[in-house]
Parts: sequence; C-alpha cells; structure tokens
Amino acid sequence: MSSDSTSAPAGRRRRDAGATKQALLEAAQARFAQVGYESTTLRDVAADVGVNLALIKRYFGSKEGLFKAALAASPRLMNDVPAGRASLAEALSRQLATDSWPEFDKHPVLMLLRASGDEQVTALRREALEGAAQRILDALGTGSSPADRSADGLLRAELLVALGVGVAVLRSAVGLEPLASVSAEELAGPIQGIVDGLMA
Amino acid sequence: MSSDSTSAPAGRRRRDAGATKQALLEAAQARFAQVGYESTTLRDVAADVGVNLALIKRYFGSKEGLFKAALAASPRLMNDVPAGRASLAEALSRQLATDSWPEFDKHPVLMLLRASGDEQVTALRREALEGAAQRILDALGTGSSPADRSADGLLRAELLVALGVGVAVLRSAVGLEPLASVSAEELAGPIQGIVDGLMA
Amino acid sequence: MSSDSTSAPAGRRRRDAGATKQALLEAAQARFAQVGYESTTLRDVAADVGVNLALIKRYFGSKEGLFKAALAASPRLMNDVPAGRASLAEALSRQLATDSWPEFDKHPVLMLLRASGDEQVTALRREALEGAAQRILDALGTGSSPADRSADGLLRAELLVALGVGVAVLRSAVGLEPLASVSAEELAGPIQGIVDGLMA
Amino acid sequence: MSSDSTSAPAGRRRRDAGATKQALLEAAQARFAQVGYESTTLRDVAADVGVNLALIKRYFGSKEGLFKAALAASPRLMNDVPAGRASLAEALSRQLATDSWPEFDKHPVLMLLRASGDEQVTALRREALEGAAQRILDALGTGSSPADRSADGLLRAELLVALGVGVAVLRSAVGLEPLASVSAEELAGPIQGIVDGLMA
DNA sequence: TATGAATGAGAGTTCATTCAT
DNA sequence: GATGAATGAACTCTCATTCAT
Repeated sequence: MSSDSTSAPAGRRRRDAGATKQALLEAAQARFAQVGYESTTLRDVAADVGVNLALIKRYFGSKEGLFKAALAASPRLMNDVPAGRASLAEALSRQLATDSWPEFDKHPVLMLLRASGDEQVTALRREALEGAAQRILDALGTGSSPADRSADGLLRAELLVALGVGVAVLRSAVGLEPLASVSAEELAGPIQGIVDGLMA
Repeated sequence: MSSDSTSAPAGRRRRDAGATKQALLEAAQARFAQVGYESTTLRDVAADVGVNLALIKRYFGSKEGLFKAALAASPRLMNDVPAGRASLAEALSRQLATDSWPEFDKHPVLMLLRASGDEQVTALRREALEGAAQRILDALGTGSSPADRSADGLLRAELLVALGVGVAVLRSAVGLEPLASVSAEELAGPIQGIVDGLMA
Repeated sequence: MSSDSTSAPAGRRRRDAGATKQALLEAAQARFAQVGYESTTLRDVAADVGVNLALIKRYFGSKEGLFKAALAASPRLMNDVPAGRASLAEALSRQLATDSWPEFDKHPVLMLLRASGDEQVTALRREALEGAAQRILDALGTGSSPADRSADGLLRAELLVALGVGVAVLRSAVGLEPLASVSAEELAGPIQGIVDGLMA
Repeated sequence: MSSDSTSAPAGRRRRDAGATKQALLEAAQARFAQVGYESTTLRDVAADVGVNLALIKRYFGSKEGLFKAALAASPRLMNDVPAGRASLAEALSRQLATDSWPEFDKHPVLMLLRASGDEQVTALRREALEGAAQRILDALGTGSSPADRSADGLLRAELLVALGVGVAVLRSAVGLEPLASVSAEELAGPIQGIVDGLMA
C-alpha cells in the first residue's frame, strides 16, 4: 500500500528530503524492533534505504536522535478502542495476531522494549505504555462492574498491557509455538476470558 | 589452597576454578539481565569478579559461550508449582513481585529476552519458556474443568507465560507504575482473576 | 537591492556579493586566528555571516582558498613605522598590547602560525613576516649606529619579529600572566630596552 | 644517542609494554610538535611505531590523554641555567639554534603552542612556560642591577620566553631566513644584547 | 545565482579476541 | 594454567565537498 512515497521518480529516489527522511525512519523502526538498539548499525539503516550514512546525522542528529524519532513516529498502541469488554478483547486479539502486523518482528511494541540508556527514551517509552494502559482503562470505564472503578483499575489495565508486551515478545523474539502462529480468531476466546476474569 | 564454597567470597578467591567459574556465571547473568547482551562487556564481567579477562575465554570460549552458559545456569521458571489454580496464581504473583527478586532487574526471564542472533541461544530460550508453559499446564492439568484438557490448553498456558514475561519487562525495563512497585499481595487478586477467567 | 557598505551589516544583507565576500573573509580571519585551521569549520564561518555554506565554495573555491584569501587580506604587520628606535619600540609596544587589538585572539599574526601543509600558504606566511622584518630594518636603517648596517641587521630585525610573534602567542593562546594583560605603557620600557640592547 | 630503547630485541619490538609506551610517546611528541594537535592522527602515531592503534587507548586512554602525557614528558625548558646574564644569553642561544635540536620541528616548545581546547592542557602549558620564566628570573636574580629586582622582573623574563617561543615558531613553522638556519654562535651576540638591554 | 540534498573519506573510540611469555 | 600485550574490525560521528534543482 505505502510502498512508494509521494512524488518520487520511482527508480532511485533522489533529492526528496521528505521521502528520504521517512524512508530512514521506517527502516530504523524495523531494525530497532528486530535487533534492538545496540545491534542496529546506522550503516545498515542507511543501506536499507540506499542513501549515505551521513544523512542520518543530518536529519536526526545522532543515533539517539534517530531512535527517539522512530519511537515518536510509532503508531499509538491500543488506539481507538471502542468501549466495552468485548471490543477490548477483540482489539487486543487482533493487534497481537499476525493479522494487523504481517511482519510481526517489526511490531512497534518491540521497539519500546529495547533500551538505550537515555533518560528521554525511557520517558517516551513509559508515556507510550502508560497511554495504552489508560486507553484500556477508558475502554472499560463505562462498565458497571465494581472492579472497573476500583482503585487498582489502572493496575489491571497495566496487566493487560503486560500481556500484550509478553505476547509480542514471545511471538517475535522467541517464536514460541503455538502462540507464535496463532490467529486472531483463535486468540479471541482466551483473551476474552482473561479480560472477563480480570474485571470480574 | 583454601577451598571456598559457592556462597563465601572470602578475601581473595585463589585457585578455585569451580568457584571462579560460578562467580563469573553469576556476574554474567546479572549483567546480561540488566543491560543486555551487546552492552555487557567481558571486561566488566571479569572486573565484577576480580579476575583476568582471559579466564572467561578459557572457561567459556567466547562471549556467546558465556551467554549460553549463563542462560543454561538460570533457575527454571515456574518450578515446583503445586497443582491447582489457586497455587498457580499464588506462585505467579510471588515470582513477579519484588518479594522473590529483590533486585528485579536481574530476574532470569529478562536474560531470556536478550540477544537474538545465535541459533542455539534461540533454542535454549524456547526450551526454557516451553518448559515453563508445560509446567503451568501440568499444574492445571489435574483439574476437572473442560478447558484444561482442551486442545488449546498449551496456548492458554503460554498466555500466562506471556503475562509473566510482560510484567517482568514492564517492571524492570520500563518501570511502569503502579505495576513496577506492586507487592505480591496486591498482585494476587488480579492474577487469580486472570487464571480463573482463562480457564473458565 | 539596497547596497550595504562594508561596515554596516544592516538587517539582512541581500544581493551584495562584495559585502558578503568581505564579511566571509572577516569571519574566517577571526575563526582561523582563534581556533586554527583544522578546528575552523566552513559551516561555522558561513553561519557567522548568515549565508549559505556553498557560497564559500563559490567565492573561494575551497577551505584552503578561503584560508589563503584570509591570509592575503590580513593587515600588514609593522606598517608605517616611523624611522628611529624610539618610534619602533613604541609601535611594537602598541601593537602587542590590547590597545590596538581589543580582541587579541583575533590578532592577524596568530593566523600566520596556523596550518602548515600547503606550499602556497607557507610562502604567503614567509612573505608577510619577511616584510615585517624588512620594515623594521628600514625603520632602523637611517640611524647612525654601526649595528644597523651590519651584515646581520636582518637577523636582528627578525629577532624583533620573533619577539612579537612570541608575545602574541603567549598572550592569546597561553594567557601567560602578567604578560597577557600588560598595557602598552607598561610594555614600552622593556621593549625599548630590548631594541636598544639589540642595536647597541 | 637514544635511538634504541633499553632491552628491545632490535628487529621487531614485541611484548615490551614499557618500550612500546615510550616509543608511542616519542612519536606523539614529534607529530604534535610538527603538525599540531588536530592534524595529528592516532593512526599515524601508531604507524610510526608500528603497533596497533588500540594500544594508544590502552596506554593513554584517549587522544587528549596521549597529548597530556606527551606534554608532561617534554623536557623542561630553560633547565639548569647558571646564574648571570652571560650564561643565560648563552643558554638561550644554544637552545634556540639547531645545535641542541637537530630536528628543530620537534622542539618541545612547539608542542606547547598547539591547542586542544582542554582546560588541563592549558594549565599544563601555562605551568611549563611560567616555570621557564621563573627559572630565567632566578638566573638573573643574583645580579645587582635594579631592574632584576624590580616589580616587573617577571614580565621581563616572560619577554625572553616570548622571544624563545617566537624564534622556535619562525624557525620551524615559517622557515624565516636567515633566522631559520642561524648557528648558536651567530645568535649569541644579538641575544646577549637583548638580555643586557632588557635588564639595563 | 543560490540552495540544500547527498556523498565519501577519515577521524577517535570500543571491543572481542589472539598470541607470546 | 594464567597473564597481559597486541591486534583487527567495527562503530558512531564529522567534515569538506559535489551534484541536482
């Protein structure tokens, strides 16, 4: 779908700063998610896009800068989740199965887990995950069950985030079967059970 | 001359190959779990123990070798879990709270997630996690509930493993509150709910 | 459109090639004198003036070219020195004190000492300093003292140049006190003694 | 005289840390004096000695560290100058002529003038030159002339240091003739005149 | 003419590893 | 068996420069 950018001369993308920057960003996201911060080399990222290494410095300042940009450009986790337990479980199942992430090792959540020591990165990471937890909590907030409103509602939401993080890791980094190749459909039942059990 | 036992780093450990090796292994486990494979330097590990860098080469062959040995020497996850949902939930809660791992960033599960390149490492990792899933399944297997015996029983067990992995990551690498500082006691309720919901 | 003169950097200098070139030259002189050839980046020079980096290439060809131009545009050392030992000593004192060079680290003699590689640069440098020595010799040449006309008169003049160079270096690069902050007045006596002693 | 080090196996110096370190130091001193801090590359220094680049890091930590070590290992300027104007002038002449420094472009004073931005380096530099000035002052201190004891005695001593610095620069970096190839003998007269005139 | 996207070469630094002693 | 000197390869980063527009 989004293979080629806006108005690029197809063959060799040349002299289009925006497109180059975007391509670098995507390549970086993939590399960071797949092999982590340290193992990702800027040479590889540049080579993926087919441009010179120095452009990364030009556009992102440094490796840290590229990482932060890649992190910031990641899609929001658990975005637009309709209210209600059923739709939450369904959204979780879908996002954790290969359906929405054919190349699962590039799942944005994986990048979140790769360290870089930097303080700002840690903050970005935390914000992203806190946001996901909050959105999960919101999706459950309309329910009448006492647990939804309880003091530890956020904790329960975070446990669902943890579940998602764990599934992503086990799928991609470990390849644990049958989890690694389960479909959204097959995942739906157990996830629904977890959500219900957690909020009972 | 003086043979020191494992847990007694008396004065200057001298000429006790076994103790030195064990100390190196523990130092390596801590470093790998805390900062990951790439960021761990052999010099640091050797310095932690106070021995020469070349000893690591001698004992473990290479950095990969040390990592594999550290992985293999990790405590088994979910070991000795009594049968029954309640005890399973309790065991999970305990292991995921700071209670059993005061220095949570050295939790063995964290080391499992580091470094991906080597094939043998991936295998070790998978075995460790498959074993945990199997033991969880066993702990539930004696129950009479239909889900325990269902075809996707293993999948459900793996979801619990995923939950554990995710919690460990969020606690240590991200420091997501309130999850990061929750006690085993506070964790028990929600975890129990999840186990019950999953197996309902 | 609006033609700005040399010393009036009004608003945004536009379309005045001469003024831009002159501004670049001055900025380059300052940078080269202050931090040396290698540490001066063309980006910095361009930024100082507020023009595009490529303009330097256009006007001066290369970094070497800019350096040569900056060197060639430097004010002549020991220019217009009236004849006689007293006026020579006075001229030396004045030029080596902060009086005439409030920003002493931009003193033109400092630029002369930077960068060595290029052959042409060495020639320019030598010419500038030979000229200064010659003018010093001329200023003394009208005197009746036998030393003025002696075969090593030039050598003696060069020793005065050396003194000047050394003072400039010690003032700016090293900050050697009390020399670094001495006034022209305080310098006058000792310098006069040196000139007299040298020519006695 | 000091071409080969202590007990080196002549052919290829191997496995002698002390000798290697010393050789690196000497090579660094030469390079720094000749082309300055920025233009000196660690690869060149290592190549001069015929060892691996990484050894410089091992022994000196960094380029800055190497520079500081080279500076600290430099011979003291104006060391062991006997008291009296005549011997001072003679010592100055000798040190500034090719006599004592056949390869004049490696003269230690040249290294002092090459910047590196570092604060500690500036301090080292200043100390070395202050020491030289002090020793010059001491050499003159026994005289009965009023100027020796005057408040600006140090300033006058520093002017002699400046003269030395300037001569060194003009000899090596600029090659100003006839100064550049003057003998100690030819230099003696003018220098003596300067010292006398300065202290009159 | 002037801009800025893109490049290539080389810098210091870091690390696992190897090799004499 | 154990030490530490020495190596090679790779990394990030920096800069002058070139090339389309």
